[in-house]
Amino acid sequence: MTEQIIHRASFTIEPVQPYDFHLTADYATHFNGRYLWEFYEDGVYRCVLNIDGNLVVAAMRSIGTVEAPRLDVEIAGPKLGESLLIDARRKLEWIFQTNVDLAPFYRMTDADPFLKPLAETHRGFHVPQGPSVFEGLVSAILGQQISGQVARALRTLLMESYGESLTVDGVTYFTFPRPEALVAAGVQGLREKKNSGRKSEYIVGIAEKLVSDEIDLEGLYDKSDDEVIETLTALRGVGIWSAHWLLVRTLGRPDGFPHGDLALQKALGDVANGGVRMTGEEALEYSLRWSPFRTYATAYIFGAIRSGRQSDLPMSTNKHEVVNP
DNA sequence: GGCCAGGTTCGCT
DNA sequence: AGCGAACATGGC
Repeated sequence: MTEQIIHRASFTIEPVQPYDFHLTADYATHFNGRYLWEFYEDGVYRCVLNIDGNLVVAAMRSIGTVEAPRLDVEIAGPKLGESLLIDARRKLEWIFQTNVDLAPFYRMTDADPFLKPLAETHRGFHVPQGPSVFEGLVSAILGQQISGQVARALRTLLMESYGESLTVDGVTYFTFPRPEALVAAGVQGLREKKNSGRKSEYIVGIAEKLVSDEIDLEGLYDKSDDEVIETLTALRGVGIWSAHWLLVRTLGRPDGFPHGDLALQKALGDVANGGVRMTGEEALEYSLRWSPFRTYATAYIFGAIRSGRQSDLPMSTNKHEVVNP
């Protein structure tokens, strides 16, 4: 591979306060699950962005506080222009949800004895988003039924095999494959990358519909939650769990709640049901008290579990080991 | 080695 | 409508 000349530029993002960059970046990368495209190290979050086919690497760090947040961003890539920088900024603001005002959520948690301590210890934590609907959808399909570790291995293989790459400062980043690349790979190609025949069909099928403009996934950003769910679940391979997953981690919706999610059922069981896993219906009924902020409520709970702060959860018995949150 | 893991579809009653 | 099987892989 030939070395490219890398240009650099920088700018500042001023999030709506309160904003906790560390908690948010940590949540995005907690399982290092997308290390080929992003990672968080020594307080610096780095990722590759595909801006209309131009690859750039962004490095972000906090230069402010939770109450007066400022983020320093450095962009590096072979081709930098003003409009590219504007798009990169917009993308990062979306991924990090820096324009989201959590005040309405905190008004709700103030009146909720269960969430109040969590909201205080995680003040400023936002729910990070994935870079594109296609990435989110394929990742959701990859994650169906199998453990997070296996899903990650499969996604890594997919990105290494069919993504585009950019090397900056000795680190090679891979983007998520474009639909065209997965169509070219075909069902057989994806099977060779350790995916089941069924999932390979789902993924290639969706990629084909995108390439032929039969569906417009990016248009989902402007649709209502219900329309999103209806549109997505009409696709073969996409059920209600995957659709909710996209609402939560790609479309930035405040009230997504994948009640069929096994880990979520376990987490709610641990913190609110004496350690006994809730059924999907139980979880859904229980979640209604948090509407219309169920995305945030569950992310705060997962965040507390992941960062080993179950003690923030008033109803936790601490007797039960939290299973792989 | 067997069972399970942050589901979905398909083919049966 | 509702139920069960099949699905591919990695970790324990």
